[in-house]
Amino acid sequence: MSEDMETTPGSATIARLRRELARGTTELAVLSVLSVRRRYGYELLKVLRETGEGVLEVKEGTLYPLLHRLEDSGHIRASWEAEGRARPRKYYVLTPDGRAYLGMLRAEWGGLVDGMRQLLDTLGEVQEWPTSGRSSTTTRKESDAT
Amino acid sequence: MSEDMETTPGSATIARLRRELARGTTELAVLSVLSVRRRYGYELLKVLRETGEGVLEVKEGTLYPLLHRLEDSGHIRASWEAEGRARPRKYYVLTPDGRAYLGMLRAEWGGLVDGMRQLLDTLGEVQEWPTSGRSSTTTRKESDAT
DNA sequence: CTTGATACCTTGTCACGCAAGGTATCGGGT
DNA sequence: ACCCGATACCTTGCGTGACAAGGTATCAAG
Repeated sequence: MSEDMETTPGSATIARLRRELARGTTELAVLSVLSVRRRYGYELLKVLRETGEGVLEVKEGTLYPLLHRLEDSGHIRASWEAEGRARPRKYYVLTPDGRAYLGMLRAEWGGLVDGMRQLLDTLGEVQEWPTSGRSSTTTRKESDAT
Repeated sequence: MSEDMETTPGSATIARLRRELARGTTELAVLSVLSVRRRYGYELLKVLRETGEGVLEVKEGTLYPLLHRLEDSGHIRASWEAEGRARPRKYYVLTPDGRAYLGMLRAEWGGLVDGMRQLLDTLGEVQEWPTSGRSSTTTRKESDAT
């Protein structure tokens, strides 16, 4: 009665698709937010959820390990701070090292975006590119069956 | 004697960085190229190497499995074709299904790019965002030391 | 006292990208 | 004749990030 979960192996693809595309973006997003001012983890979660139409939404299981990794590599530094409350918050700040790293990440992202745009732009024009000199081989060819 | 490979655990990061960022992009790139006309695997390798300043360069170990996956999911179809040569080429064409999928992918990519741009843009202005009605909590607060 | 929000965390699974390896054909060089 | 590099296809195994799912603890409402 209650086991009607999706047996369609190509329908929930949309989620995986989004996930794979966003890969690596999370780091860029987090560091970018931190580049303005310090934030604590849960706050980052909310900031990213509000910004960019939710496209950059990060899950807890993603964020916390990421923060730890970034801390280990010295890109950010953490500090517990109890501003009067019993439950202290863990604030993260960008280190100079992290700022440099962020620059690299940004450049890399920019390059990728440019590359993709360039590819999508040239798509209409691409007809032939230099390989050995053949031109009219693939264009007119209808000997294939099936 | 000969084991002096990079012991620097944060220096070759640039490659991993690029790799993780480009994740998922490959599919988009490949399908986009195929949306113009059919291509065979090795050809795709070269096309992607030439386009976009090499940012979208794909390795064989990536492309071939990807093509097989796309074929399995019905997004592309393959056909061996020996145009007179002993070694036939395996040509891939986009199926209608694949074209629709490509549309989705494109939209998703566009959304991500927009989201990122939006995030990077708002970075300077973000001061407070609505959570439950508190306004002057995070904004005016300079009791933090260190 | 149970529920939901806040706030931190972990383990295991999935899927992609790639290094590294393999096969086979073909055109040159020497 | 031989080898090398390009062409052209393929595979297995490792590394890695995203996430589902789970766990702990505080606190305010109901």
